[in-house]
Amino acid sequence: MSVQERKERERAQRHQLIVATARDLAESQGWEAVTTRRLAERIEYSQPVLYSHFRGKKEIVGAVALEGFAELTTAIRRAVAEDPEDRGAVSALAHAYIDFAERNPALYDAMFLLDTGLLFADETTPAPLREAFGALLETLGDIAGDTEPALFVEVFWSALHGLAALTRSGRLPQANASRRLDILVERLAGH
Amino acid sequence: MSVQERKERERAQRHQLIVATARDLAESQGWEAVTTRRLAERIEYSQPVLYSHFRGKKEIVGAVALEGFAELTTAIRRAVAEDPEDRGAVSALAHAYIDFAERNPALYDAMFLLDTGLLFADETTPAPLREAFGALLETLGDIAGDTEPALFVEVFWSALHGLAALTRSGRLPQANASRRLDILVERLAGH
DNA sequence: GTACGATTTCTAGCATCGCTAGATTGCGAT
DNA sequence: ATCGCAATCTAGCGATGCTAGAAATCGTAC
Repeated sequence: MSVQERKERERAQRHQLIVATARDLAESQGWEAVTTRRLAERIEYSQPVLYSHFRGKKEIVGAVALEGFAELTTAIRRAVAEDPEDRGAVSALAHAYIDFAERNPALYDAMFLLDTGLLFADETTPAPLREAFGALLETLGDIAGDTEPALFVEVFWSALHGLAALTRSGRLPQANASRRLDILVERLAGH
Repeated sequence: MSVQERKERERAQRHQLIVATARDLAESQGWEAVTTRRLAERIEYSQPVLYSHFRGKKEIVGAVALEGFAELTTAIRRAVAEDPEDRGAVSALAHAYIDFAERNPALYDAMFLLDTGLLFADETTPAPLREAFGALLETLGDIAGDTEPALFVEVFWSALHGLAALTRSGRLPQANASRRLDILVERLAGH
Protein backbone atom coordinates (compact mmCIF):
# COMPACT_ATOMS: atom_id res chain seq x y z
CA MET A 1 0.00 0.00 0.00
CA SER A 2 3.06 2.26 0.05
CA VAL A 3 2.61 3.19 -3.56
CA GLN A 4 -0.83 4.59 -2.99
CA GLU A 5 0.39 6.51 0.03
CA ARG A 6 3.16 8.09 -1.99
CA LYS A 7 0.70 9.10 -4.66
CA GLU A 8 -1.56 10.68 -2.14
CA ARG A 9 1.36 12.53 -0.61
CA GLU A 10 2.43 13.85 -4.00
CA ARG A 11 -1.12 14.86 -4.73
CA ALA A 12 -1.37 16.77 -1.49
CA GLN A 13 1.92 18.49 -2.25
CA ARG A 14 0.71 19.54 -5.66
CA HIS A 15 -2.54 20.73 -4.15
CA GLN A 16 -0.59 22.97 -1.82
CA LEU A 17 1.64 24.11 -4.66
CA ILE A 18 -1.40 25.31 -6.57
CA VAL A 19 -2.73 27.26 -3.60
CA ALA A 20 0.66 28.82 -2.84
CA THR A 21 1.22 29.73 -6.47
CA ALA A 22 -2.20 31.30 -6.79
CA ARG A 23 -1.57 33.32 -3.66
CA ASP A 24 1.86 34.43 -4.82
CA LEU A 25 0.54 35.45 -8.18
CA ALA A 26 -2.40 37.31 -6.67
CA GLU A 27 -0.27 39.13 -4.15
CA SER A 28 2.28 40.22 -6.72
CA GLN A 29 0.08 41.00 -9.71
CA GLY A 30 -3.49 41.04 -8.42
CA TRP A 31 -6.24 38.46 -8.71
CA GLU A 32 -7.04 39.47 -12.29
CA ALA A 33 -3.63 38.05 -13.23
CA VAL A 34 -4.49 34.68 -11.71
CA THR A 35 -5.73 32.84 -14.75
CA THR A 36 -5.91 29.09 -15.15
CA ARG A 37 -3.34 29.26 -17.93
CA ARG A 38 -0.79 31.25 -15.96
CA LEU A 39 -1.37 29.13 -12.90
CA ALA A 40 -0.88 25.95 -14.90
CA GLU A 41 2.31 27.25 -16.44
CA ARG A 42 3.74 28.24 -13.05
CA ILE A 43 3.13 24.84 -11.49
CA GLU A 44 4.43 23.22 -14.69
CA TYR A 45 1.32 21.20 -15.38
CA SER A 46 -1.45 21.62 -17.89
CA GLN A 47 -4.71 23.37 -17.08
CA PRO A 48 -6.88 20.27 -16.62
CA VAL A 49 -4.70 19.24 -13.67
CA LEU A 50 -6.10 22.20 -11.77
CA TYR A 51 -9.56 20.78 -12.24
CA SER A 52 -8.55 17.44 -10.77
CA HIS A 53 -7.83 19.30 -7.53
CA PHE A 54 -10.48 22.00 -7.54
CA ARG A 55 -13.96 22.33 -8.94
CA GLY A 56 -12.92 25.60 -10.56
CA LYS A 57 -11.13 28.87 -10.07
CA LYS A 58 -13.55 29.93 -7.36
CA GLU A 59 -12.53 27.00 -5.21
CA ILE A 60 -8.85 27.87 -5.60
CA VAL A 61 -9.53 31.39 -4.35
CA GLY A 62 -11.44 29.80 -1.50
CA ALA A 63 -8.45 27.65 -0.57
CA VAL A 64 -6.25 30.74 -0.46
CA ALA A 65 -8.84 32.48 1.69
CA LEU A 66 -8.78 29.61 4.17
CA GLU A 67 -5.04 30.13 4.65
CA GLY A 68 -5.84 33.76 5.27
CA PHE A 69 -8.30 33.04 8.05
CA ALA A 70 -5.78 30.85 9.84
CA GLU A 71 -3.13 33.55 9.62
CA LEU A 72 -5.52 36.30 10.67
CA THR A 73 -6.42 34.28 13.74
CA THR A 74 -2.81 33.96 14.87
CA ALA A 75 -2.09 37.61 14.06
CA ILE A 76 -4.98 38.72 16.26
CA ARG A 77 -4.12 36.34 19.09
CA ARG A 78 -0.49 37.43 19.06
CA ALA A 79 -1.38 41.13 19.13
CA VAL A 80 -3.80 40.66 21.99
CA ALA A 81 -1.32 38.57 23.95
CA GLU A 82 1.21 41.37 23.81
CA ASP A 83 -1.24 43.82 25.35
CA PRO A 84 -3.75 41.98 27.48
CA GLU A 85 -5.26 45.03 29.22
CA ASP A 86 -8.91 45.46 28.28
CA ARG A 87 -8.72 48.72 26.37
CA GLY A 88 -5.24 48.14 25.02
CA ALA A 89 -6.23 44.70 23.81
CA VAL A 90 -9.10 46.04 21.77
CA SER A 91 -6.90 48.65 20.16
CA ALA A 92 -4.18 46.08 19.51
CA LEU A 93 -6.74 43.78 17.90
CA ALA A 94 -8.04 46.54 15.66
CA HIS A 95 -4.60 47.57 14.54
CA ALA A 96 -3.61 43.94 13.94
CA TYR A 97 -6.67 43.47 11.76
CA ILE A 98 -6.01 46.54 9.66
CA ASP A 99 -2.30 45.74 9.42
CA PHE A 100 -3.15 42.29 8.19
CA ALA A 101 -5.41 43.70 5.50
CA GLU A 102 -2.79 46.21 4.43
CA ARG A 103 0.05 43.72 4.32
CA ASN A 104 -1.87 41.01 2.47
CA PRO A 105 -4.24 42.88 0.19
CA ALA A 106 -4.89 40.04 -2.22
CA LEU A 107 -5.32 37.58 0.60
CA TYR A 108 -7.76 39.95 2.27
CA ASP A 109 -9.72 40.27 -0.96
CA ALA A 110 -10.02 36.50 -1.20
CA MET A 111 -11.34 36.37 2.34
CA PHE A 112 -13.80 39.25 2.27
CA LEU A 113 -14.36 40.57 -1.20
CA LEU A 114 -14.25 37.86 -3.82
CA ASP A 115 -16.86 35.21 -4.28
CA THR A 116 -15.39 31.97 -2.97
CA GLY A 117 -18.55 30.08 -2.16
CA LEU A 118 -17.29 29.84 1.43
CA LEU A 119 -20.19 29.79 3.87
CA PHE A 120 -19.93 31.97 6.95
CA ALA A 121 -22.18 31.64 10.00
CA ASP A 122 -23.54 28.19 9.08
CA GLU A 123 -23.22 24.60 10.23
CA THR A 124 -20.90 23.80 7.35
CA THR A 125 -18.64 26.80 7.95
CA PRO A 126 -14.98 25.67 7.75
CA ALA A 127 -13.05 25.56 11.02
CA PRO A 128 -10.60 28.39 10.20
CA LEU A 129 -13.49 30.82 9.76
CA ARG A 130 -15.03 29.85 13.09
CA GLU A 131 -11.62 30.10 14.71
CA ALA A 132 -11.08 33.62 13.40
CA PHE A 133 -14.45 34.71 14.66
CA GLY A 134 -13.60 33.05 17.95
CA ALA A 135 -10.41 35.07 18.22
CA LEU A 136 -12.42 38.25 17.83
CA LEU A 137 -14.96 37.07 20.36
CA GLU A 138 -12.31 36.37 22.99
CA THR A 139 -11.33 40.00 23.36
CA LEU A 140 -14.32 41.87 22.04
CA GLY A 141 -16.85 39.86 23.97
CA ASP A 142 -15.67 41.50 27.18
CA ILE A 143 -16.60 44.99 26.09
CA ALA A 144 -19.97 44.10 24.60
CA GLY A 145 -21.76 45.49 27.64
CA ASP A 146 -25.41 44.44 27.63
CA THR A 147 -25.51 43.71 23.90
CA GLU A 148 -25.29 40.12 22.77
CA PRO A 149 -21.53 39.39 22.37
CA ALA A 150 -21.74 37.66 18.98
CA LEU A 151 -23.77 40.52 17.58
CA PHE A 152 -21.39 43.10 18.95
CA VAL A 153 -18.42 41.27 17.46
CA GLU A 154 -20.13 41.24 14.08
CA VAL A 155 -20.64 44.98 14.30
CA PHE A 156 -17.06 45.63 15.33
CA TRP A 157 -15.75 43.38 12.61
CA SER A 158 -17.97 45.09 10.03
CA ALA A 159 -16.62 48.47 11.00
CA LEU A 160 -13.05 47.25 10.67
CA HIS A 161 -13.85 45.71 7.34
CA GLY A 162 -15.45 48.92 6.14
CA LEU A 163 -12.29 50.86 6.87
CA ALA A 164 -10.08 48.21 5.29
CA ALA A 165 -12.22 47.84 2.18
CA LEU A 166 -12.73 51.53 1.45
CA THR A 167 -9.09 52.33 2.07
CA ARG A 168 -7.90 49.44 -0.07
CA SER A 169 -10.11 50.38 -3.00
CA GLY A 170 -8.93 53.97 -2.91
CA ARG A 171 -12.27 55.33 -1.72
CA LEU A 172 -10.68 56.61 1.46
CA PRO A 173 -7.37 58.44 1.33
CA GLN A 174 -4.37 56.55 2.65
CA ALA A 175 -3.63 59.52 4.87
CA ASN A 176 -5.10 59.54 8.39
CA ALA A 177 -5.90 55.83 8.21
CA SER A 178 -4.52 55.35 11.67
CA ARG A 179 -6.44 58.29 13.12
CA ARG A 180 -9.66 56.91 11.67
CA LEU A 181 -9.00 53.59 13.29
CA ASP A 182 -8.39 55.23 16.66
CA ILE A 183 -11.62 57.18 16.39
CA LEU A 184 -13.49 53.99 15.61
CA VAL A 185 -11.97 52.07 18.50
CA GLU A 186 -12.60 54.88 20.94
CA ARG A 187 -16.25 55.14 19.99
CA LEU A 188 -16.93 51.40 19.85
CA ALA A 189 -14.90 50.34 22.85
CA GLY A 190 -15.11 53.57 24.82
CA HIS A 191 -16.85 53.44 28.21
CA MET B 1 -27.49 74.51 -36.71
CA SER B 2 -30.67 72.63 -35.77
CA VAL B 3 -29.41 69.45 -37.31
CA GLN B 4 -26.36 69.32 -35.13
CA GLU B 5 -28.46 70.06 -32.09
CA ARG B 6 -30.83 67.22 -32.90
CA LYS B 7 -27.89 64.86 -33.31
CA GLU B 8 -26.44 65.89 -30.00
CA ARG B 9 -29.82 65.40 -28.36
CA GLU B 10 -30.16 61.94 -29.85
CA ARG B 11 -26.64 61.12 -28.75
CA ALA B 12 -27.36 62.19 -25.20
CA GLN B 13 -30.51 60.10 -25.23
CA ARG B 14 -28.62 57.05 -26.39
CA HIS B 15 -25.96 57.71 -23.78
CA GLN B 16 -28.64 57.63 -21.12
CA LEU B 17 -30.20 54.54 -22.66
CA ILE B 18 -26.91 52.70 -22.32
CA VAL B 19 -26.55 53.66 -18.67
CA ALA B 20 -30.15 52.77 -17.86
CA THR B 21 -29.90 49.45 -19.68
CA ALA B 22 -26.66 48.55 -17.94
CA ARG B 23 -28.23 49.35 -14.61
CA ASP B 24 -31.37 47.36 -15.38
CA LEU B 25 -29.37 44.37 -16.51
CA ALA B 26 -27.08 44.55 -13.48
CA GLU B 27 -29.94 44.88 -11.04
CA SER B 28 -31.90 42.01 -12.53
CA GLN B 29 -29.12 39.55 -13.37
CA GLY B 30 -26.00 40.84 -11.64
CA TRP B 31 -23.02 42.72 -13.04
CA GLU B 32 -21.47 39.54 -14.44
CA ALA B 33 -24.38 39.44 -16.88
CA VAL B 34 -23.61 42.94 -18.12
CA THR B 35 -21.47 42.16 -21.16
CA THR B 36 -20.85 44.46 -24.06
CA ARG B 37 -22.65 42.04 -26.37
CA ARG B 38 -25.77 41.79 -24.25
CA LEU B 39 -25.77 45.52 -23.67
CA ALA B 40 -25.44 46.20 -27.39
CA GLU B 41 -28.26 43.83 -28.19
CA ARG B 42 -30.57 45.44 -25.62
CA ILE B 43 -30.04 48.95 -26.92
CA GLU B 44 -30.37 47.63 -30.47
CA TYR B 45 -27.00 48.87 -31.64
CA SER B 46 -23.75 47.07 -32.32
CA GLN B 47 -20.96 46.86 -29.76
CA PRO B 48 -18.71 49.58 -31.20
CA VAL B 49 -21.43 52.14 -30.54
CA LEU B 50 -20.83 51.63 -26.83
CA TYR B 51 -17.22 52.64 -27.33
CA SER B 52 -18.24 55.87 -29.04
CA HIS B 53 -19.90 56.87 -25.78
CA PHE B 54 -17.61 55.31 -23.19
CA ARG B 55 -13.93 54.47 -23.03
CA GLY B 56 -14.86 50.95 -21.98
CA LYS B 57 -17.03 48.86 -19.73
CA LYS B 58 -15.46 50.34 -16.61
CA GLU B 59 -16.67 53.79 -17.57
CA ILE B 60 -20.21 52.50 -18.08
CA VAL B 61 -20.21 51.07 -14.58
CA GLY B 62 -18.90 54.42 -13.41
CA ALA B 63 -21.79 56.23 -15.07
CA VAL B 64 -24.24 53.95 -13.30
CA ALA B 65 -22.44 54.59 -10.03
CA LEU B 66 -22.83 58.34 -10.52
CA GLU B 67 -26.59 57.93 -10.72
CA GLY B 68 -26.35 55.98 -7.51
CA PHE B 69 -24.56 58.76 -5.66
CA ALA B 70 -27.19 61.27 -6.69
CA GLU B 71 -29.99 58.98 -5.51
CA LEU B 72 -28.22 58.14 -2.27
CA THR B 73 -27.90 61.83 -1.53
CA THR B 74 -31.61 62.47 -1.90
CA ALA B 75 -32.48 59.32 0.04
CA ILE B 76 -30.35 60.48 2.96
CA ARG B 77 -31.61 64.05 2.85
CA ARG B 78 -35.22 62.90 2.75
CA ALA B 79 -34.75 60.52 5.67
CA VAL B 80 -33.08 63.18 7.78
CA ALA B 81 -35.72 65.76 6.92
CA GLU B 82 -38.42 63.46 8.25
CA ASP B 83 -36.71 63.19 11.60
CA PRO B 84 -34.62 66.26 12.26
CA GLU B 85 -33.90 65.60 15.96
CA ASP B 86 -30.21 65.04 16.53
CA ARG B 87 -30.24 61.42 17.63
CA GLY B 88 -33.20 60.46 15.50
CA ALA B 89 -31.61 62.02 12.47
CA VAL B 90 -28.47 59.94 12.80
CA SER B 91 -30.47 56.76 13.14
CA ALA B 92 -32.66 57.73 10.20
CA LEU B 93 -29.58 58.41 8.11
CA ALA B 94 -28.06 55.05 8.96
CA HIS B 95 -31.24 53.18 8.16
CA ALA B 96 -31.66 55.10 4.92
CA TYR B 97 -28.11 54.17 3.89
CA ILE B 98 -28.57 50.48 4.61
CA ASP B 99 -32.00 50.46 2.99
CA PHE B 100 -30.52 52.00 -0.11
CA ALA B 101 -27.83 49.33 -0.28
CA GLU B 102 -30.37 46.58 0.21
CA ARG B 103 -32.83 47.88 -2.32
CA ASN B 104 -30.24 48.60 -5.03
CA PRO B 105 -27.59 45.93 -4.58
CA ALA B 106 -26.07 46.19 -8.03
CA LEU B 107 -26.09 49.95 -7.89
CA TYR B 108 -24.39 49.82 -4.51
CA ASP B 109 -21.76 47.47 -5.90
CA ALA B 110 -21.02 49.89 -8.71
CA MET B 111 -20.58 52.69 -6.20
CA PHE B 112 -18.51 50.95 -3.56
CA LEU B 113 -17.26 47.59 -4.72
CA LEU B 114 -16.45 47.54 -8.41
CA ASP B 115 -13.55 49.29 -10.01
CA THR B 116 -14.96 52.29 -11.85
CA GLY B 117 -11.91 54.49 -11.92
CA LEU B 118 -13.95 57.13 -10.08
CA LEU B 119 -11.74 59.21 -7.86
CA PHE B 120 -12.91 59.94 -4.34
CA ALA B 121 -11.49 62.66 -2.07
CA ASP B 122 -9.60 64.44 -4.85
CA GLU B 123 -9.83 67.69 -6.79
CA THR B 124 -11.30 65.89 -9.78
CA THR B 125 -13.92 64.05 -7.75
CA PRO B 126 -17.28 64.29 -9.57
CA ALA B 127 -19.92 66.51 -8.00
CA PRO B 128 -22.38 63.72 -7.09
CA LEU B 129 -19.73 62.07 -4.91
CA ARG B 130 -18.96 65.30 -3.11
CA GLU B 131 -22.65 65.94 -2.71
CA ALA B 132 -23.23 62.53 -1.13
CA PHE B 133 -20.41 63.07 1.29
CA GLY B 134 -21.83 66.49 2.02
CA ALA B 135 -25.20 64.97 2.88
CA LEU B 136 -23.49 62.73 5.42
CA LEU B 137 -21.53 65.64 6.80
CA GLU B 138 -24.64 67.74 7.35
CA THR B 139 -26.08 65.45 10.00
CA LEU B 140 -23.07 63.53 11.22
CA GLY B 141 -20.87 66.58 11.61
CA ASP B 142 -22.98 67.66 14.58
CA ILE B 143 -22.16 64.60 16.64
CA ALA B 144 -18.47 64.47 15.84
CA GLY B 145 -17.62 65.92 19.22
CA ASP B 146 -14.01 67.03 19.38
CA THR B 147 -12.92 64.84 16.46
CA GLU B 148 -12.50 66.44 13.07
CA PRO B 149 -15.93 66.23 11.37
CA ALA B 150 -14.72 64.98 7.98
CA LEU B 151 -12.72 62.23 9.63
CA PHE B 152 -15.63 61.21 11.81
CA VAL B 153 -17.93 61.06 8.82
CA GLU B 154 -15.46 58.82 7.03
CA VAL B 155 -15.42 56.48 10.00
CA PHE B 156 -19.20 56.41 10.26
CA TRP B 157 -19.54 55.82 6.56
CA SER B 158 -16.96 53.02 6.68
CA ALA B 159 -18.86 51.28 9.43
CA LEU B 160 -22.10 51.50 7.48
CA HIS B 161 -20.36 50.22 4.39
CA GLY B 162 -18.87 47.33 6.34
CA LEU B 163 -22.30 46.21 7.44
CA ALA B 164 -23.76 46.62 3.98
CA ALA B 165 -20.90 44.86 2.21
CA LEU B 166 -20.64 41.88 4.54
CA THR B 167 -24.39 41.39 4.63
CA ARG B 168 -24.72 41.66 0.89
CA SER B 169 -21.97 39.15 0.20
CA GLY B 170 -23.51 36.63 2.58
CA ARG B 171 -20.73 36.94 5.13
CA LEU B 172 -23.17 38.21 7.74
CA PRO B 173 -26.54 36.50 8.16
CA GLN B 174 -29.55 38.42 6.93
CA ALA B 175 -31.10 37.95 10.34
CA ASN B 176 -30.54 40.64 12.96
CA ALA B 177 -29.32 43.11 10.36
CA SER B 178 -31.44 45.81 11.91
CA ARG B 179 -30.25 45.04 15.44
CA ARG B 180 -26.64 45.28 14.29
CA LEU B 181 -27.32 48.65 12.78
CA ASP B 182 -28.91 49.90 15.98
CA ILE B 183 -25.93 48.73 18.01
CA LEU B 184 -23.60 50.54 15.65
CA VAL B 185 -25.56 53.78 15.75
CA GLU B 186 -25.84 53.71 19.51
CA ARG B 187 -22.11 53.25 19.95
CA LEU B 188 -21.02 55.76 17.33
CA ALA B 189 -23.60 58.43 18.03
CA GLY B 190 -24.30 57.74 21.68
CA HIS B 191 -21.89 58.60 24.48
C1' DG C 1 12.22 -8.34 -18.95
C1' DT C 2 7.81 -7.62 -21.22
C1' DA C 3 3.23 -6.63 -22.11
C1' DC C 4 -1.16 -5.31 -20.37
C1' DG C 5 -4.52 -2.15 -18.06
C1' DA C 6 -5.76 1.59 -15.53
C1' DT C 7 -4.79 5.97 -14.10
C1' DT C 8 -2.77 10.30 -14.96
C1' DT C 9 -1.76 13.96 -17.94
C1' DC C 10 -1.92 16.56 -22.15
C1' DT C 11 -3.55 18.48 -26.65
C1' DA C 12 -6.95 20.77 -28.72
C1' DG C 13 -11.04 23.04 -28.74
C1' DC C 14 -15.65 25.43 -27.24
C1' DA C 15 -18.21 29.39 -25.92
C1' DT C 16 -17.66 33.76 -24.18
C1' DC C 17 -15.30 37.98 -22.85
C1' DG C 18 -13.59 43.20 -23.84
C1' DC C 19 -12.21 45.67 -27.52
C1' DT C 20 -11.01 47.43 -32.42
C1' DA C 21 -9.72 47.86 -37.58
C1' DG C 22 -11.73 48.39 -41.76
C1' DA C 23 -15.76 47.92 -44.74
C1' DT C 24 -20.36 49.75 -45.42
C1' DT C 25 -24.13 52.48 -44.91
C1' DG C 26 -26.85 56.63 -44.57
C1' DC C 27 -27.58 61.44 -44.44
C1' DG C 28 -26.77 66.49 -44.93
C1' DA C 29 -24.84 69.85 -48.07
C1' DT C 30 -24.11 71.37 -52.67
C1' DA D 1 -29.14 63.87 -58.02
C1' DT D 2 -24.57 63.37 -56.36
C1' DC D 3 -20.79 63.82 -53.43
C1' DG D 4 -18.31 63.44 -49.06
C1' DC D 5 -18.25 62.84 -44.39
C1' DA D 6 -19.88 60.86 -40.33
C1' DA D 7 -22.19 57.23 -38.18
C1' DT D 8 -22.66 52.35 -37.85
C1' DC D 9 -21.79 47.53 -38.63
C1' DT D 10 -19.30 43.18 -39.81
C1' DA D 11 -15.76 40.50 -38.65
C1' DG D 12 -12.03 39.32 -36.06
C1' DC D 13 -8.11 39.41 -32.33
C1' DG D 14 -6.29 37.77 -28.13
C1' DA D 15 -7.86 36.50 -23.84
C1' DT D 16 -10.81 34.00 -20.37
C1' DG D 17 -12.81 29.48 -17.69
C1' DC D 18 -13.56 24.98 -18.57
C1' DT D 19 -13.78 20.12 -20.84
C1' DA D 20 -13.83 16.00 -24.16
C1' DG D 21 -11.02 12.75 -25.98
C1' DA D 22 -6.23 11.40 -27.29
C1' DA D 23 -1.74 10.18 -25.47
C1' DA D 24 1.56 8.88 -22.22
C1' DT D 25 2.94 7.02 -17.88
C1' DC D 26 3.41 3.65 -14.44
C1' DG D 27 2.30 -0.29 -11.28
C1' DT D 28 1.29 -5.08 -11.81
C1' DA D 29 1.25 -9.72 -13.42
C1' DC D 30 3.37 -13.05 -16.10
